[in-house]
Amino acid sequence: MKIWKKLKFPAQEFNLENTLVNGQCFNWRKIGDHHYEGVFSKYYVQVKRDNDAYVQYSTIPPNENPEKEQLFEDQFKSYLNYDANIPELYEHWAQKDKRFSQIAEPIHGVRCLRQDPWECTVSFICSQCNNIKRITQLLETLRKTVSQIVALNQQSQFGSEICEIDQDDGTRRKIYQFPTVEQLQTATEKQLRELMFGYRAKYLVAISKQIVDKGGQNWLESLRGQPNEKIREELTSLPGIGSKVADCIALFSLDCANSIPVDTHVFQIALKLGYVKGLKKDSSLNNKLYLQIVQAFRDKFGDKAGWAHQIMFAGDLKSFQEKISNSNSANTSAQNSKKRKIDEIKDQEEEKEEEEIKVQDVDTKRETRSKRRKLN
DNA sequence: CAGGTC
DNA sequence: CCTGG
Repeated sequence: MKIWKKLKFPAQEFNLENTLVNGQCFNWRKIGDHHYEGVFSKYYVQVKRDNDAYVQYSTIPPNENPEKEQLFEDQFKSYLNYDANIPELYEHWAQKDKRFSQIAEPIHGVRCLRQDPWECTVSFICSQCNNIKRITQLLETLRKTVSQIVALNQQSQFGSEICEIDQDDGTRRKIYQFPTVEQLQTATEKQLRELMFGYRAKYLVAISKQIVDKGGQNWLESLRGQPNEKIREELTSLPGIGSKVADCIALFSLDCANSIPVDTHVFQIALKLGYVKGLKKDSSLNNKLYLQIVQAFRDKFGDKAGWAHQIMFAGDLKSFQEKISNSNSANTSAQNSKKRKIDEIKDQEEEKEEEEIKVQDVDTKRETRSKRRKLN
């Protein structure tokens, strides 16, 4: 029998879908309408919303006394950056950039999470050339297997198993905590490769060792509050972490609300919105350009530019997914699904001429290369 | 060729 | 470079 706890949280402040599965974390899965499950800290958690004013959550194991319950609630609130006033920030950003409001309007309540830095690090190393579904699957397998390895090494039956839950098909599924730095270190590259981590396996093994040597979890957490540049330097010195992954870790787990992870996707958004100009046709995302885009977002949105950026990212992702699920006919879906929210905004607007030319230029190249929808 | 790194 | 769509 589940015990549901209420947490005051207006829908405009926190949208489950837009926050939990928008690509900033990979530990939540949708299990129903407005209903998600995930592994958080030492708990298996379900969160749902059936009311505009609050969300409800339930944990396994349950918290057996009010003190523990309060502790969990505080921890969960911290994870959700509970004190941040998201609607107010939306309004602020909308004023900074008129296109922001158009892009963000359909996706209210996106919150940037304050994740565990270690889990975040592993997650984004796995994210390289990968998609949300597979990353989520990979991390689930990681929790399970490392737990089993740990159990074997300790000659114990359990490892870091949390519980076992019933599934729809009648079978039971075990849930495991995310491995600690020390625990992951006990896995070999070979073992991880067998789990289909591919070339990311060697990064994980190497980075576990290096972080343990630096002081493990405590060292990672000690980065919080340090200057953005310092954090970036420390992280990129580790194997498997470049600019993009470092900025993800900084933004999603180390309190750097103005870090901007620029992946190829954000790169495209920046081109569309004219944040970078004067590029050659075949410009790739090199380091200089990366920094240029980061600066453009910061100039535009200010000290929490990273949060604003994540909303744009989520919005684009969402329309992308909707386009796919809405298209029944296979022959048109491949073309239409690629036409994202940002494109629509562009279509509606009268762009400045100089901007139009550049954007169009990039478009032409891209469309031709990947055989997309016809140009208007 | 992909939500990147060496 | 791993693996998958």
